[in-house]
Amino acid sequence: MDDRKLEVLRAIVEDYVATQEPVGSKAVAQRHALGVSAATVRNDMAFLEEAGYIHQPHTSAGRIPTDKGYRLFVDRLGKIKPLSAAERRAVHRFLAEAIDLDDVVTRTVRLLSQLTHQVAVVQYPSLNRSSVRHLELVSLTPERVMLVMITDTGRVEQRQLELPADLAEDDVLELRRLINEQLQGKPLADAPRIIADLAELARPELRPSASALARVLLETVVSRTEERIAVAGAANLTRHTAYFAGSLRSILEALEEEVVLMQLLGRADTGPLLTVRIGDENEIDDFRETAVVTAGYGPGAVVGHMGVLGPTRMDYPGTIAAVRAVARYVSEILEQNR
Amino acid sequence: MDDRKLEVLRAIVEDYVATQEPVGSKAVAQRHALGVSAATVRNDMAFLEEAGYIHQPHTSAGRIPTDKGYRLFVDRLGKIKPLSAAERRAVHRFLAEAIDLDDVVTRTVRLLSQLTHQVAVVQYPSLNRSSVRHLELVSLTPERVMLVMITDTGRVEQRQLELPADLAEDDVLELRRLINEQLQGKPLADAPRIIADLAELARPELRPSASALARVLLETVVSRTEERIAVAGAANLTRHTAYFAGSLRSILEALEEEVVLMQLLGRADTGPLLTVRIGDENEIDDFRETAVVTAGYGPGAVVGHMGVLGPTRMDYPGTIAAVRAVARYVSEILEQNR
DNA sequence: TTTGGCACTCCGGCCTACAGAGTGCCAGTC
DNA sequence: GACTGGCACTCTGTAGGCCGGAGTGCCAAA
Repeated sequence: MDDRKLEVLRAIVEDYVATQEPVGSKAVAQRHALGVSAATVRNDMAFLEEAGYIHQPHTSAGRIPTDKGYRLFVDRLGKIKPLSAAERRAVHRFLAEAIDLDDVVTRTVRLLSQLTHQVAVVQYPSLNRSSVRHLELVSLTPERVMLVMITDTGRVEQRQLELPADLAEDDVLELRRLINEQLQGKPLADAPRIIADLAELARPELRPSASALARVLLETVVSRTEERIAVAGAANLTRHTAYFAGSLRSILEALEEEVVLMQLLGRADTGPLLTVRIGDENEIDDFRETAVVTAGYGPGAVVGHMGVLGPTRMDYPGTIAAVRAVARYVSEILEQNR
Repeated sequence: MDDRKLEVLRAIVEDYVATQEPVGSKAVAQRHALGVSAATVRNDMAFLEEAGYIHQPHTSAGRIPTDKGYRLFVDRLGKIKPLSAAERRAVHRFLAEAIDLDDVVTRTVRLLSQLTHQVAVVQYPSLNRSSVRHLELVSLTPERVMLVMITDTGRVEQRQLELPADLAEDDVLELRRLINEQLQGKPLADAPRIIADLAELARPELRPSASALARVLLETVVSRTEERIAVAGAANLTRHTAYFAGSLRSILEALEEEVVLMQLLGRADTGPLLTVRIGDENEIDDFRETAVVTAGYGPGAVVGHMGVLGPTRMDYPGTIAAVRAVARYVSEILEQNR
């Protein structure tokens, strides 16, 4: 496949993304200075179609890139389109104003959707990949305590529990010391193992309370593993009404289902690298016409993923640049707050 | 206006809601046993149209209720349609399984959208109307602490702050005691006043730290007053595509804006009563074709609102019953956890 | 290998015709 | 006086038919 054919493909992708209409040979020959006539472009198009990169909705229409065509474009043709200095400053400032983790996530997801004009999705730092910074026990009444867990990413989980026996203030402090000694700094992935042995380490009188505590702790760590996800910019779906018309409903539904979103965001532990999944590559029926751009983020290690989804005919260079930039800034911020 | 005319209006509303198509005199005469002919119904319709309760999209079409027509229907004609025993049991069970406040809200909003097949909106218990159950200080490092505030509705807010001076463990405990003494049990509405005087009550050495703490506390109480709101069932908007076609976009946008949602949910402190706002009554342009059914909820006093929104042509009796039932159950649950 | 030319195909917009639904009104009936 | 059957009228939505335009594929020539 020679260079000019690639140029023709790029021209088709760019024009199609810009106009949303099939692009013909004449348009390509004119607007992109390829130095050849429309007839030549037609020959190249015939080749590209034969090879599966573009396709013709009907006999007398222009061409549209296929998933395979977009894939080639993303892999080999997309010139990176970095954010403008102003945009970068705005991102930085907006994120720096966040007052806690929730706020970071909320701001991130809004930012992404505004920068890209697409639907943005951000996974809260996963408990699985975080570790315990601190555990706190607060007695509310003699037989009732609140357990607060803070992770190194700033995520806070709290649960209340009834204790089997009334506890004195000192007992609470002792339990607090115990669980912190055992769990502080440990990755949550290791927590279940540690928690299992927790009760035995307590004084005999405290054992019943300690195991009640252990049970709740385990629930918090395990059953709460369901990931939290923030979504913004759903309204942007209506921009591309022509393409989503049929699936708008099911996409909106999917956006409220954590399972589906997690699958989109990064089932495989892809690391901090940026991933683009186009159309059928998403293996989910309702997303056959959808492209997803995701990146991992986190302080050092990846603790979660964020991304953007939109029609396959999206501005890949711009979207990729935005997702990458935001993921980096968020990682930096988490690093600072560590 | 005689009874039969009201019956005709009811028939029009019910049929229109069911079929989404303008309803003609013949259909009314046949399906609803009014004991009169279509011609008579036509006369009544002419009257109802004259009076502004129904309207005709074009000369040779059936009639459609106006906002005023729906209003009359809701106020005087809607027979209450209570949830089935099975539904009530399901609601109860589903909500009873909630493990904390966040979970209650999440489950509530899902429940509402599923019961009504509309978009559901639930406001988290408002900080303004809650009171302080407990304040906790957790030292993370010598110069850094985490402040956790728990309200009587179970809402938990947490913030981290840097202290102007290193604090010993005892100092932290003293500050903790101080803020709890002052604030425990107090309504958050009174908090700013109390917080203002907080620093002066501390030992002189602790004053700088106490005022740093007071500042953050104030921020948490005041600036965090922005309400949190959960939304579910946006996909249901696409059911009514015909009517929302134009405004779908702006409604989706509105659903991500707290300000607009709060306005819809209950600007006036309507108390626990159920409110229905139809079309123009919402005073927001994009909601000209939208009806909103809301109710307050809370343990005893109202701490927040929940509701459902959909096209004005919605099943009012069913929706009203669902919103009322769910609001009651949620209030009960908050009461129990108090 | 590229190009200009040409015949061909197909879509989309536009118009017309027509069936169907619903009305308003009127004259007649109870 | 209220109700009813009948009828003429109006308007929509759809189906069919008819271009114009855009774009192609192919061929012969440069």
